[in-house]
Amino acid sequence: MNAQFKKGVLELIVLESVRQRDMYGYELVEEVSKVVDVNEGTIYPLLKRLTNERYFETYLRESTEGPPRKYYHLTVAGILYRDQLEAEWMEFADRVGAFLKERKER
Amino acid sequence: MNAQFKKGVLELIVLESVRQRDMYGYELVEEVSKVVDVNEGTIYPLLKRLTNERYFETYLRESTEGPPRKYYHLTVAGILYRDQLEAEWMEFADRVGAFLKERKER
DNA sequence: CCAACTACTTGGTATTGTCAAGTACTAAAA
DNA sequence: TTTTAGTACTTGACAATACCAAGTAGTTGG
Repeated sequence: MNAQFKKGVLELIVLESVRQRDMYGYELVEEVSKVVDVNEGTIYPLLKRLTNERYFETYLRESTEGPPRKYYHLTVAGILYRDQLEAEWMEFADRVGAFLKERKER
Repeated sequence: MNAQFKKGVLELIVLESVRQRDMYGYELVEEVSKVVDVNEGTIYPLLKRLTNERYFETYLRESTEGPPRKYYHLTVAGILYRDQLEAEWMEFADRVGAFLKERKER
């Protein structure tokens, strides 16, 4: 999979995933992987960055299957940012799609 | 416009633009700008890279409106690469679009 | 007790786009 | 004639983000 296409989009996929319910890192790696190929070394730093930017709040919860899990919860700022990012993505993808389609029709 | 979204996609837009007819750099900046915001400092290095990778061949032609223009012509390898890149983009954009749509329907 | 799975961290690297500045040529306006 | 605007390309320093590899550590089952 083209690594460059993912730039910025992984952020949106992560934000959108957490929107519906709080999730922990490892779980997110698997969730995001259903949509696009991704590995831990990408997701964890991304979560840290989004937390530093106050789009996520975190809390620890013990697990019966391994070490405690760090859960990510979307803040109000996070919700707004997600909405904005989604709108930007839609517009971008539409523009590129329209360009390619228009070219094809000739 | 989100700068990250463009990664990899500008390459496709440039290749697709030149597919139909040979174009020179300055012209490409304007052509690509119709689809997504972009500036010279992005396009010229990209053209150089794609030329180094043998996806473009170039030739100079004089202009009545300024200095000579360097025209870019798509090679056979360039055509194949463009096709591949387009297929990858379509697949990627579809996957992301489907993910967002599916989430929205809940 | 060791392998497998879960869970997270970190450091180095690669790719690609941005910004800013510079060079240089032509044509038209002042 | 000098200046300005438009055309055309180049370069170097920088920023953002994804990848890879390796490491730490807890839990469970053979």
